[in-house]
Amino acid sequence: MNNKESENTETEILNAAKEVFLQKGMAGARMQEIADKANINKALLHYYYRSKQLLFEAVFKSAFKLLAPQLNRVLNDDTDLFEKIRKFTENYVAFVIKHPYLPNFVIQELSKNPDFIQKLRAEKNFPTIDKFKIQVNEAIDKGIIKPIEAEQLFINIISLNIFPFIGEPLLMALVNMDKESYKKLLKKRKTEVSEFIINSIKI
Amino acid sequence: MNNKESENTETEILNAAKEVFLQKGMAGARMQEIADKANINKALLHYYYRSKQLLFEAVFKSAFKLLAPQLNRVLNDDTDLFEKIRKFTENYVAFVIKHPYLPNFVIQELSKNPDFIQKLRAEKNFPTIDKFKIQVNEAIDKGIIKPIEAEQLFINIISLNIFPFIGEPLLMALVNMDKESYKKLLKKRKTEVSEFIINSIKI
DNA sequence: ATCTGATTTAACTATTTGGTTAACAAATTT
DNA sequence: AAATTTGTTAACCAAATAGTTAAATCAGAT
Repeated sequence: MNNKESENTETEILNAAKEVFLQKGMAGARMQEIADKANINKALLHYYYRSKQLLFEAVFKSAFKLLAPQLNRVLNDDTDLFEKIRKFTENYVAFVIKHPYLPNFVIQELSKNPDFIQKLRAEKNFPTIDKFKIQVNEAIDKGIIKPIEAEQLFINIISLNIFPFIGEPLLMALVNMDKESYKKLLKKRKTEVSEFIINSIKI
Repeated sequence: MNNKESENTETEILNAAKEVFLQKGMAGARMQEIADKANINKALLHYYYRSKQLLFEAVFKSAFKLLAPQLNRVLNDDTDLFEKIRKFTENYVAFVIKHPYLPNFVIQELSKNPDFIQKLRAEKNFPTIDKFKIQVNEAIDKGIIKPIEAEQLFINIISLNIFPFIGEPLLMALVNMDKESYKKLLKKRKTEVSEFIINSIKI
């Protein structure tokens, strides 16, 4: 058996599955569509991944593996707090342009199946807030930033960065912009968001 | 035919449909489950609402009608900018506690079917940003707040308020909190978020 | 060359699911 | 009260869909 080819089929399936699951979610995805996209027979899906559920879990874990380093960039990185916020914000836009459906997919499926987070927690590199917490408290002690709970600050950073993408269709309509203008607005946020945050916390 | 009873059945169906659609989305919802929850025969669903699609649209519009006033509270209200941000933030938490799945549902279904927003736009009371824009620009001219695009500020306000609920399962795991602590954290945000925003923009 | 195990396919199955039908019941009109 | 309209149900149908089976093919080992 050609190992390269079989590996190819397996990743071919995973890629096709990613495409379909990320766009349509677990409930909306169809095994036939995944098979078609991978140019294989539907039975092969079940040969490599026993069931829709297992294929979904493989996709989900793989998606989270891409997202985790992004989150770690703000949580577990040693650079200066302000610089970190700037870099994270700048990078996040580029990341979402590359994987437009990914954050929405992860959040959506988690909110339909909250227990699933436990399976992710077990994986290594699951982001934790401990380091960030220390850094924020140090900055407060040094008088660099105003007092704020690290958790609240973290949630603010994440919210300001992720939501404009997840809420795109709604926000686009509310601010009354077409796709192109909205994309421009998002790009501006690369710098605007970090300044907004830093303005708020710096002394 | 008893008009009260038939009205009851119709709203009974709509309520059951809301429950199911909001939790499981269009793709995940089952007509049978809705019928069971409404204590009626599945055929009655089709008697009142011809198809799943039409029932879904009724639910979606009804959901948006609840959300729109919340958004209008920050967009089309005459009170002072800072006061408005404070009131909106405070009210929004209460609103989401009452309708936990609603914002997520609206955003999720819109991102799976972006064209749907057009149907909402036609409805009266669809929120628009015009008034808010004028107010922000006036505040900038008067030297009350730093220069910022009204659209960016609006997106920031909405993001900081909505995302912590939508991303709850993920955020809860990242900040390493149990449900109870996270709920407390969310309640604190009633005041924290508005201060965070105002801190950032005030001169 | 042939055997062996992995890969792939076509055809099939069982179940789920949205939707329909036809008959019955209850209310309203005449 | 007879006729008509509206509301409700049980039984059914057809399409969609996840999953299975059994046979065929392919690559490497013997």
